[in-house]
Amino acid sequence: MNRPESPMNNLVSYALAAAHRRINASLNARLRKHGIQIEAWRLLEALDSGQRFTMGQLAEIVLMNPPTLTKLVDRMVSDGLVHRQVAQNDHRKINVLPTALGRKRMMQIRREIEDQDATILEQLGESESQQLIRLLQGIA
Amino acid sequence: MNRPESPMNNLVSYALAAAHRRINASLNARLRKHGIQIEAWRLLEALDSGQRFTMGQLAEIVLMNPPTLTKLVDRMVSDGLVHRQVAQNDHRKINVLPTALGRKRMMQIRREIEDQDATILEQLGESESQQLIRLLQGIA
DNA sequence: TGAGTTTATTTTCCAAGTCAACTAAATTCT
DNA sequence: AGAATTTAGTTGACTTGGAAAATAAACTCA
Repeated sequence: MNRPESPMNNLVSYALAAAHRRINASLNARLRKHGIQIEAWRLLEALDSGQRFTMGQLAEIVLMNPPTLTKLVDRMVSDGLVHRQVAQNDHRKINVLPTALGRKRMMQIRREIEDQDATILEQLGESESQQLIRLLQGIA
Repeated sequence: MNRPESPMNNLVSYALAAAHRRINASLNARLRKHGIQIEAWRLLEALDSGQRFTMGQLAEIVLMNPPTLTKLVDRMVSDGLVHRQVAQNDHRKINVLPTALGRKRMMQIRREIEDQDATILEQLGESESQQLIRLLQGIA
């Protein structure tokens, strides 16, 4: 099973895409049994702080474009995980709030994510993982 | 313009997704004017070595699932960038070969990609970029 | 040999993403 | 004030992506 050698292995952008693809695939596999998307989990996780977020802020946090987020929230509303609320001070803004079910679901899934991350952590080692995060944040 | 703080910033998976999103967006913007997808460029770049690759190998290299690659190659065939050829020894396998136009297009785009990568390189520094690539390859 | 299995790629059908246009509220400017 | 502009979010038409099933060639082995 020798992986085909490619001439792009020394591009940061390619290494990043490859790593992202791999961990996303395994994350997706884990979340499939919960019937939820990674982005939906990120959204619930963000809301868990109790802070109020607008659609725009959430789009940044969950790493989606606004139109895509609108559709995700639509789905989550019909699944009973969150609901929308027009912001009191600025009626253009919409706050998204978690339901009890949404919070419950988030707690279940959080374990899965932490497991996944623990796997990377032990594969890479504690300090190298920290290093990696630091470098990645230097890009983003 | 203070970015909203999220509770996921210490997850490798999140840092990776965020960094990937950012560099992909800027890469896409650059490639838009060439009217081509990142994956299409990767495919052309891989073929440039002169090596013969099957659909399966290419799927791995360009980081796509096989059904998605099939569709990409369909599009690239109708754009006159590549063509398919049944492998002589194993008739299940399909080799993808670049056309003259495909090679020409690849050369034009390569500059764009190298520019992009140079930007990251100077933002992060030479040795840290190397470090980053090494860590990312440790995951993928 | 030939039935059964594995491997490579494609097809189908559906879910999710994108771009550009749109609505509506807030802000700016004269 | 009120016309013009900016900002927030959504909609709609279209493209791309994904999982599972289908096709078809090669391999296995009794």
